[in-house]
Amino acid sequence: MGLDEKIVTVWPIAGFDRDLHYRVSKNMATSINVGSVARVPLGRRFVLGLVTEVDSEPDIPLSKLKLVSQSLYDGPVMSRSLIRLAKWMKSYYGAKRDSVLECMIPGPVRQGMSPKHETLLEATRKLDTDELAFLEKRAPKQAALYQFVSQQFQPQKKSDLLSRLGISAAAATSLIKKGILKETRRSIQRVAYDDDLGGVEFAAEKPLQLNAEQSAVVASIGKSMEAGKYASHLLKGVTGSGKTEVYLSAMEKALENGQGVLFLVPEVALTPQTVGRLRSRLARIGSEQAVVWHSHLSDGERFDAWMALASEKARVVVGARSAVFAPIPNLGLIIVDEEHEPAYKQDETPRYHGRDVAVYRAHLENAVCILGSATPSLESYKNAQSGKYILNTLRNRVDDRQLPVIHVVDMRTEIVRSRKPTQLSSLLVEKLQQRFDDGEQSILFINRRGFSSSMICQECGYVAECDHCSVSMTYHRTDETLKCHLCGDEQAAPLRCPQCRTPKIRWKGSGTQRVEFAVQKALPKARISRIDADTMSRKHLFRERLSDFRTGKIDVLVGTQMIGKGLDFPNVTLVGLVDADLTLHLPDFRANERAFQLLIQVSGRSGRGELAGEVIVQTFTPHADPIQFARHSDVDTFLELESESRERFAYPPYRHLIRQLLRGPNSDKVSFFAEQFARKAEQALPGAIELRGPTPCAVEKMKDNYRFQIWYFTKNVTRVMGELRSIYDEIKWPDDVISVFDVDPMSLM
DNA sequence: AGCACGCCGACT
DNA sequence: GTCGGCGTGCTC
Repeated sequence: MGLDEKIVTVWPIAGFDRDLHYRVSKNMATSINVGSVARVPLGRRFVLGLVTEVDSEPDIPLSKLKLVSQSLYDGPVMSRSLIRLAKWMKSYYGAKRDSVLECMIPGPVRQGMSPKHETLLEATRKLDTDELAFLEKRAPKQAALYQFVSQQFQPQKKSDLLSRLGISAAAATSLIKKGILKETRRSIQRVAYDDDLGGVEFAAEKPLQLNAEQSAVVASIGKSMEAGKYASHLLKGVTGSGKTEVYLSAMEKALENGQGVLFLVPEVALTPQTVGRLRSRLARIGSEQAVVWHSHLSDGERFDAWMALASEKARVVVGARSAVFAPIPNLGLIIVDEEHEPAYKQDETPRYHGRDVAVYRAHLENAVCILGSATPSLESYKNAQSGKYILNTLRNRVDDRQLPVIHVVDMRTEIVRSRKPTQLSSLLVEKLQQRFDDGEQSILFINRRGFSSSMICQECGYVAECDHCSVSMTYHRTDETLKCHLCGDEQAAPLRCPQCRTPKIRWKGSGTQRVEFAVQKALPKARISRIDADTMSRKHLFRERLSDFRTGKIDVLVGTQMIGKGLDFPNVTLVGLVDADLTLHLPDFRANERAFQLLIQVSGRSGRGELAGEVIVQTFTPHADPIQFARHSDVDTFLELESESRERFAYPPYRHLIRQLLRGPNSDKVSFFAEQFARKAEQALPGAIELRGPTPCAVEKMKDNYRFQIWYFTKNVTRVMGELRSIYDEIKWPDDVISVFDVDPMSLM
């Protein structure tokens, strides 16, 4: 081999965390570059890997290096900065290399566009008792595996089974050889749902004239873009203030500069809508291809979209969380719409936050990032205050739509007056009636179903009432208690009706069902429809209902928050929060904000622009801070209040939870090392971490292993993870104790 | 993740 | 003795 020979570093996609080095033959030298996907020999098989470096210095003798056997695809699949992003993800979120690659590169690309397969296991025949006993004696692991598989109704994923039962692949293999289990390969083909609601797209967007406020914001963002350096802008603008126009202007600018654009939205449901809105505008600039990216794409679509970007045929991506990793050439602008949405956080490892990754990616690419929201997350708000982000504010609504009138109804007096448990206040009923008479529509929001209800016996009608107040008590399912909202009295919930002894006292129906029933009773002629997790299980039904509502076939829509996801209902002039306490008592005010946004958005489109819509907030605690917020719908006040109370409790708006999981066969040994580690960490990082555990009760037995968890909370992951790793290296770990880190970004809790 | 190697207990 | 289960270690 000549000295000029190319040596590359490869990340194998094969389940272990190590750099491997390979030689590249002369005739392949041009096709193997940083970001290429290569097939390489590994042991006695071949695997695919990502080329992360060229001309690298291997740490083993050159003579041991093997040759790269094939280069897949014509060009690189990932850019240099995406690879840097991958390395950052790995260390920042403490994830394994494979899982980083898995979430960054779509399956079909990672696996060389062979259709995606998964291996399933199922039992082919039932073993009789003799055979089973024999197996249990001879091969307990196989017996356990068989037992589990035979109890399943459907074939199960092999890798899941083995890892969950803690059994090695050898057991499965021999059961297959014996003909007891069968292995099937199935290609996973996800169906992209065709969106017939796409017709709701806005008509061709004309280039609007920006108002003074918008122009100022556009200028501010434009200045950052011209600088050609990284900058993040927090765009805080009430709903209807024209954030989208600002985004579009910035996008046009980036495209004119020949740069690519990444547009993130929190929900899959929003992508078709957004794309529709963008397409017509983008058409003006040129034949820019906007690519849609979300988890409902089929493998083929996904592959095509990825390759179109990687080969620079497309430069704009609109998509959900995972679109942050799109291989956009020359990325100049990243927009994160509805920046505060929790949907940006992934709840599997790597538990990354799409918004954070977007900001970091912008930093790596020297791009500008815009975080937009009517109700920014506290952490972004703080970053804007401290100067880390540039704050741009849109205070005025584009048109002169009125803000809705917000009524707060005290349900305590309501109940005292009516002397029985009530779902709907008289004000709400009155307003509903009025809307129905005028041919307008109403929405009633219920908080998560089944959480709260009165205890009513379905047989004899007995209602659990408070001994002191003669008001019905509220059933709290979480701790199985009855609570009085008036005096705060609390008692254990009865299992049987105290009057007739039937167990049917437990309320079976969900909160939404009960409200639907109540509305039907109050407005017998109204057409009412319900949307909640039950109806949601059938996707088409859900879409149908929304579509019916939009076209006016339904008068009152009762549902959980899933109704409010950025959809437009032109004829809605009343929104009721039936039991606001459930969410308003949480520190997250956004659940209700969604209801307000929906109404604000909708009130001006009702054709009676002079009349603002109305919001009715029913509550048992009208004095609570969040209710006050609801009354004023004032985001700034709320953010200030929230900031203050967090400071009072020394509770940062944003921090990371680092989970350290220790595993080993010996309980004492595991807890000894856990404690040793935790002590050292606490000493090395005084004040930088908040340590939870180790406590003796934290040890749990899992199969033949003992597990021990240590939690560290920190504001500064990068530093803390670095320190923890060096502490990790200092400790002489016994072979049988394994320690794993997992980083979880946490915002509002 | 796979795959080989090697130890060890069980049984023709 | 030999066979199969199951733990261990390695892969440029």
